[in-house]
Amino acid sequence: MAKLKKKERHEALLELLDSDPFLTDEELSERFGVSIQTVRLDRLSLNIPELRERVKSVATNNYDKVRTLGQSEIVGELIDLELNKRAISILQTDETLAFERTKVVKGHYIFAMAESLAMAVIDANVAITGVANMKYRVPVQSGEKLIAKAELTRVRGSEYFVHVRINVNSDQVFRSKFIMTALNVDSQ
Amino acid sequence: MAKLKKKERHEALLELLDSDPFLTDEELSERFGVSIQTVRLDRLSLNIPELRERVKSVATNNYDKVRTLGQSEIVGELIDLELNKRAISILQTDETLAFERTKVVKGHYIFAMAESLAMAVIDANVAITGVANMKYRVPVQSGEKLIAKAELTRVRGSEYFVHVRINVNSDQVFRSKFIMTALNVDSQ
DNA sequence: CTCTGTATTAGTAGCAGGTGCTAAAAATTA
DNA sequence: TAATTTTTAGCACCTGCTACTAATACAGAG
Repeated sequence: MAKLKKKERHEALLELLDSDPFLTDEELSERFGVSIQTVRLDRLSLNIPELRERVKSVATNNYDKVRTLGQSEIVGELIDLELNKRAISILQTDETLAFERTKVVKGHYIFAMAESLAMAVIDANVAITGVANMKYRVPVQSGEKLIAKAELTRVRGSEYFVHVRINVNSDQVFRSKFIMTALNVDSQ
Repeated sequence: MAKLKKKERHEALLELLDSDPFLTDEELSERFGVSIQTVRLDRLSLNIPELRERVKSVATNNYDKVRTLGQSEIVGELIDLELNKRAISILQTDETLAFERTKVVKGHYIFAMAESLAMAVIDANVAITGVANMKYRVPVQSGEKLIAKAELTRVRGSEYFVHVRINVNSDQVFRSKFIMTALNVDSQ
């Protein structure tokens, strides 16, 4: 690989660190065939923080994100709950939840919001989803605030029928019907 | 706060770092009213790595996770694709995808796998989900390997009908029907 | 070809947040 | 009181830097 000019190197540097923020100055200097000092000057002029700061920022950014869609049991913010009757949650969408090109929020985030709210409304230790039917009426754009309302409509034995509707402002963008099955606490 | 015994401090330390892994030894020593050395001995005996390693692990863990369920367009690994005909993907589940108590894999991961495969099979620049019907037949346990097969069954104008079935070994655990709508490239 | 300015490299001191070690002091228990 | 455990102290060293100074390479203008 021929040696890059400064400007090209700067662009390549930005790209490289975007795809892998965990590279030290030393590794970068080897990749570009320049000295460590050059890498540091480059970072300085491009306002790229040092490795540890980069790692930290990846960690803290995702820490928040994972708390909403990985570890927490509810996607969105639960703002009202009457067990075995109804529940309401809110989810502020942003570009991290959407497709890059279209800015349309990915369907599984909306599904996750609806499903987790359906679970929350059920007064049982553990519930699993049995059947779900849903219709996406309008694509949700990144930035729109989703309001989900769940309603328990029927109980048949250990089966719970829940309707979830999701609105943006007063427009319904999604509606769904779940049949959840309550499990015993120590199910295998 | 009365001074804690060693054992209590160990438990408190684990808890504290679990809720906030970004604390330095110095901050920890202040919180517990002991010396830095004590904190280090504690970490040593509890096999807790240093701050930087903790931050790094939070960063890399979430980096991967976000790549599977945030940024990438496909949940699971696409192993076969015949556009407008069929597609197959595989997803190795683990405890990060499951409820803590029951080890049952959360429904929206399965949904995400199915939906993204349904999208992949369609030969269009952009597709959005219109209607989805699904049935979870058997709860998926953490650790099981999911195999999803999508099949395009019908096209009506810009609407695509896709069936997705997900198996563990040869047992069907989930099946679904999607109606996706293809959009123009530069849809608003 | 020399001059000039930009780009690059070299080297030094210092910092944060540690590891790994030894040794002494304090607290606890027998 | 003696023995043992727990805690504290101090030192040398490490990585991946920052901030700074100084020297060198190179490319284009005149």
